[in-house]
Amino acid sequence: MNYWLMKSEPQAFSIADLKSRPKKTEHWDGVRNYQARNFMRAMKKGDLAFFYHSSCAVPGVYGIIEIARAAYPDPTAWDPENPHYDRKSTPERPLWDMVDVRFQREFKRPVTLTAIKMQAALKAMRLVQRGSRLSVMPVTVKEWNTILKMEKMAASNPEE
DNA sequence: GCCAACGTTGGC
DNA sequence: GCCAACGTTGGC
Repeated sequence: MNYWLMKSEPQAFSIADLKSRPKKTEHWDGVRNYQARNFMRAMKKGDLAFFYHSSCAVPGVYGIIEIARAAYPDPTAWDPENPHYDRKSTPERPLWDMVDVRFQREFKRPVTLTAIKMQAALKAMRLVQRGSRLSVMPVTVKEWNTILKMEKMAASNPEE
């Protein structure tokens, strides 16, 4: 099993949105970056991913989702009405893929980007590398467990 | 709203 | 194939 991190702008699609979907499942469409697409192609059903909220007041990891279906063609790429339309992709020759993700759980408190940056054990995490803008990226087992520990600490910390 | 970093496009 | 221009991402 592999671990991942997937970014979304919460105003467009948040973890609460995913939770409220039928079967708590949704397509992760709209990825238009080759590296991110290739990571999605490496995903297997049952893999877990952090749901990361970006471009918002408090960027960070807000919960955990599960890969419910491995990569398959993203039809929004050949819909001219879609903001992520790409004329290079056709139903005959799909260029972009998506996966299906299922809500697993939401953190009581997010593990914020600020906290991640302060955590020495996460110095090498792809997310915090200079200029890293990938919306889909792998997470090592160590990084995964470190963030889960941080989540527990944040949840038991009565700061407010 | 600003800006740095990055990916893509297109002229040559 | 180079590279400048442009668009996008995403933190601040």
